[in-house]
Amino acid sequence: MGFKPDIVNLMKELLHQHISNHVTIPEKERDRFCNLFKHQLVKRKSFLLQEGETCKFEGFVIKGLFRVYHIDQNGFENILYFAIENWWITDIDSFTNNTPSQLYIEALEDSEVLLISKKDKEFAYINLPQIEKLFRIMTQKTHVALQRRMIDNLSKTADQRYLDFIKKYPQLLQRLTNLQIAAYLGISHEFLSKIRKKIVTGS
Amino acid sequence: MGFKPDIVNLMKELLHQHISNHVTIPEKERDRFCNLFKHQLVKRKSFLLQEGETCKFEGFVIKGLFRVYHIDQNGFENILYFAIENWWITDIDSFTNNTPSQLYIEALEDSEVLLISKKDKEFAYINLPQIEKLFRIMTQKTHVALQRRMIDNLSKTADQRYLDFIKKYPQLLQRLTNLQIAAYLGISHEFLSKIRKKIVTGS
DNA sequence: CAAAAAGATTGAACAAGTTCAATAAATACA
DNA sequence: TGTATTTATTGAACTTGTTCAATCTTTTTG
Repeated sequence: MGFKPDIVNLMKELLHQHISNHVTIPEKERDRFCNLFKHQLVKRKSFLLQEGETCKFEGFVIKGLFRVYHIDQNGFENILYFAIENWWITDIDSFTNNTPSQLYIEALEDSEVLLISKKDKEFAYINLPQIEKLFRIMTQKTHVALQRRMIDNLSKTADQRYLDFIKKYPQLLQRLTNLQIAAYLGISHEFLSKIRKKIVTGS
Repeated sequence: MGFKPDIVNLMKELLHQHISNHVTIPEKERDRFCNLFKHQLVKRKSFLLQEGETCKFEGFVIKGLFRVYHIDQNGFENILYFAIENWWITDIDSFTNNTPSQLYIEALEDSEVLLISKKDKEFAYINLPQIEKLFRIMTQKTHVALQRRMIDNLSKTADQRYLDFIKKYPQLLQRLTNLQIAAYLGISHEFLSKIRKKIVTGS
């Protein structure tokens, strides 16, 4: 593997911290796991994954912002989630089932990720017992988040979902365009514009 | 604990089989895990969980059919998922975070479940290493299913979602009313009725 | 088996959200 | 810095889906 520049080790600190926040793990095991990751720069508007490819990685965002989206039959973009610093990105469907992805993963800002391959992740599951627990917990968390969103999408109007969004992710709001927010909320950007007007003018 | 009737052991066979289908596990470890479950009959129209309660169990359906749903501000029921034989039921949000549930879990038929308490599940995570893996895999699977449904709900019309549903769950269809299917698809039952008419009469 | 309750269908009026087109504002980038 | 591109706003016409009310059918249960 050769030398690792200090800057990369510094970035892995973020991952160290993240892991220790979720599981109790011997330092050595944690370091072995972290060393399975490769650092990668991802320029704004470039893709980590595109539809039709099989997702071969799981990524941990060190810096920047990604969107994970799907393009439907009408050419409409639907955003499944955004990922910022300290979040994981992958298409879990494609990654676990080795099937072509329906999704695009695109950097919305110049970004940096740590990537682990499927083979190395499987190595970790077999040899590093706490990693199984880490991903059981992380998958639970993302599942809970998606379940909450599903309930909201089934039971709330677009107005309410937008108000919830700006309340829940105020910092993210400033890094996104209204087109992206609309694609996340599942409405047209024109309609979002009208919702915003209604809110400002006070209904 | 006393004697276990043969009938209960027979039911645990279903759980045995389910576990072995997902992980490689020593027989002894699997049996220790299965013995943590209690068998329970659940009559049609009765509840395993109601809104406001904290979900203290995870359940494996042996027989029957459940719906997991949420009642919104307008008193509308939104069904998150159905669970039949060999499926797990819980409110993972309430169960993992020890928070009051937003959900109801109701038997739609006279049903039977095997239930494990939170304490016993934690015991299993600590003492039975393959159980961590089992639930990592199961949570991944349910997450993938929910992700697919989220994409469909964002990108497809109600007509398409209904056609997908009857194609994907033909056997479930016969055990559900159209009210329940509508509550799963996120539409009114009147509108579902109109969709069905349109399909029969051929647009 | 009969009565009651729940489920299904239909139509008319309405509300939520889309589409298209035009214009203005902000941002990217050569 | 200026030009091209992307983003945001607005209105009018349209589509999708809701609501309410009435009627009919099926299922449940005493």
